[in-house]
Amino acid sequence: MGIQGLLPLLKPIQIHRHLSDFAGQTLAVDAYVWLHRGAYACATELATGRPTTKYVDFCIHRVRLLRHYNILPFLVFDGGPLPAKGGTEKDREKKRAESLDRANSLAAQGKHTQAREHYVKCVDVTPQMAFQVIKVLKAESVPYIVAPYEADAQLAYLERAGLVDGIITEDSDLLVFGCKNVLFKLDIVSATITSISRSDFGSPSLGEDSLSLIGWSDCQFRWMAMLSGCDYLPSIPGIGLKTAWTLLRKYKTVQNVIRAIRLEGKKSIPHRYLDAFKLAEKVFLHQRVYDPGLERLVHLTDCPTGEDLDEATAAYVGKDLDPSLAKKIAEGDACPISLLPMEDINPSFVPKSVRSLPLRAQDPNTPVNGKAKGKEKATSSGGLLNFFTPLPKATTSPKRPATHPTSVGRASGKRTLVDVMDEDMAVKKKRLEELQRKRAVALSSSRFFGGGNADGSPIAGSSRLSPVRKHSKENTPVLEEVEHPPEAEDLVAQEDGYISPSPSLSRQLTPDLSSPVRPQPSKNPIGHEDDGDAVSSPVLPRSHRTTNPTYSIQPMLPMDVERTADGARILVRESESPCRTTHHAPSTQHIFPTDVERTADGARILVRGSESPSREQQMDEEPLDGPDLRFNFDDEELSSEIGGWDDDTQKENEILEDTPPCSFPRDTRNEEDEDRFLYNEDLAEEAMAAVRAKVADGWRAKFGFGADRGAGREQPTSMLKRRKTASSEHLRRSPARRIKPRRSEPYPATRKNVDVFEDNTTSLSDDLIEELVDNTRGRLEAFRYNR
DNA sequence: CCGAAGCCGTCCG
DNA sequence: ACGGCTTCGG
Ligand SMILES: [Mn+2]
Repeated sequence: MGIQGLLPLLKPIQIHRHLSDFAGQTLAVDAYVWLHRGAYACATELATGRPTTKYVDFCIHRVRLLRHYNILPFLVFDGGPLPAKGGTEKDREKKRAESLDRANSLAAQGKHTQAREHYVKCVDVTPQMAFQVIKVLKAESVPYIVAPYEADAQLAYLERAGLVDGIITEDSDLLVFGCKNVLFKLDIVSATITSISRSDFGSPSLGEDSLSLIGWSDCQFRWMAMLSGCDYLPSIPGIGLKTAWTLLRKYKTVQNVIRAIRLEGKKSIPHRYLDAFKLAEKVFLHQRVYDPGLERLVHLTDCPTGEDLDEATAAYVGKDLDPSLAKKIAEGDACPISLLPMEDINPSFVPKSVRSLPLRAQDPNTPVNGKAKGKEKATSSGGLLNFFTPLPKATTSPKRPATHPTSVGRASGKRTLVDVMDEDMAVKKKRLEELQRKRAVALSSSRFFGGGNADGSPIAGSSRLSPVRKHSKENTPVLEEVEHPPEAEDLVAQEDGYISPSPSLSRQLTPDLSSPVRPQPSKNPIGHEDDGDAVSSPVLPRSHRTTNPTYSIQPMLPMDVERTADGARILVRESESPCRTTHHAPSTQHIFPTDVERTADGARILVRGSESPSREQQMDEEPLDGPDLRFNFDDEELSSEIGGWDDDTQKENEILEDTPPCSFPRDTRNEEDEDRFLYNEDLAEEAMAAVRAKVADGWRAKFGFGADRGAGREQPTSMLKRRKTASSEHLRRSPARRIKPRRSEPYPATRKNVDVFEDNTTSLSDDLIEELVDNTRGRLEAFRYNR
């Protein structure tokens, strides 16, 4: 469920994009929605226990559509129940049973249509159903993970770890979990999706004075969302997003907001709300997730003081599981609910890949028929690496003829992306290997491998072991009360804290970082993190970058390993922002403005790096990624207010103190610096002004106030001329066709257009998809703009 | 203006 | 189940 009203609120920064814009990327998929909708298609069968694989087809279909666009899907399934979620399970079970009875009796009377209405109400997506899909994913070498608990946290973790470039979901919670690139509303007919990027949160289009998130840290954003009501918390009647925004802006901390509401006396706040809030926040921050490299569970964000969670809290964010069990669950071999071996509810369904995946299919070195895959699996030690292995391709030849399999390419011209994809996969594979290596080290406690770049570090597994994290103020979770909050800067803001995902993971590609993480200490007094990137990182699809030859290797190179005093932890961080790595030389530590601009679409100009006179330079150059929105344009009012975000919190609790909320591989040293900075009250005003100006320019460029946006990609809806933009986009893609959107015109899924699995399940053929794509491309116009 | 409650469609052919 | 959309009440 997510946060009520959050998506509508963020409409101004939604960007409608065509799937081809994501070519070359790996996108994590919140598979729950697909399973649920797929189950809708066969509710009767499921409810009555008749075997069916329609829901599998539904999912696979989408998997193939993504693959058609050279997107590698990485499916993530929900796992076990989290105590944090209301224990409404029983109620639900009851309702389902009632619906079933009703449905059955209607069916007995021959009223099948009516019966279906009720069958639909008892559909429940189970891990065993997910397993049916997993069987196909394995056969087609599509990566997946069954989350130990909520898919949300697992998805966030994968993105932070740099294993995926974005997340496809319908759940607005992902934004609260701190994800950077979230994609909603996949429309398979028009092959489009709605993108919301954390980096756009600083856009002025959200409301110049009304709901602006400029300067808001992830932490503040999370508080706003939580105050308005979330799954893990009883809500305060009468407080929605807008009110939460207003109150938070005024009172800065959750406890102050609560106090104010109480004083006002109009609304009733649940008892112990603040405690509940703190606990709920921990679920967003520290929920347990599976680390595919370490092959065990870790917290989404390390807990501040190492293992500070008391038993109750630990259970609240998901109990730890034995690594061997965790691995079985993650790979689908054990049921995340019963913890017993996975039961195959439909053993006769044995998917075989009729044809190999597009990406690998034509590779000369790869056998075209799925057989090879089976082998691969058998031999490999299991695990996700298999999925990233595909490229037997000869070295990295950049220009591989795109021989794509079947139809994929014909006419479309996109094939050259195959190379990219391969490279991208190679990068991810490397990343995973790196993780696994670390794991090996950790396990053996050996000290490492050293060499190469990755350098070895003694890894030890997790950073979580390290006792102290510095900094962090950021995310600090919630707050204890402090009487007089210091106004000045906020530490908090800084970041949001996330710490590096797992200690061991490096997130390389993740772009972002917005803010918080930038390697450099940002100096923003205001501190916020996230936004910082807003402008700067306009999310470029990796694909666009891929063509750059340097790309493949780069990502892995620049990593700084840091060791804590106890030597146990390593933080790996990249020197540059992942996003643009491609453009820079690997070793480059500083990013300059010039780079930014060369995105494939040329349209965007990112201001990143612009040298802002001030701050950055002063600091020593740490290059900022982009215009740092933290200083935004704006409103002093806002700035000042926000600037004061709770510092209080931190000081009180040690735990809080260490919580580092930063998401990226953060360098501890930098963190310290950052802190110092934050404390430093003097920000050069001028510097701020200069930065603001830059940011403004950046936005102008990005949203095209007046400028020519060139190839214009879709613009955030609220920006002017959205409609026009859409039109031009449409024209650009398919000048000749202008098809009115007609939802009711499904593509012809005739038998002959469908692939038939050996077990008779079907799937759309690539040819059909191709056709479908061509026929629907013109429908971009159909996007429903909010109007 | 804001939030809450209620209704609708979801898939498929 | 869940978001989107509409309507209703403060
Ligand atoms: Mn959720």
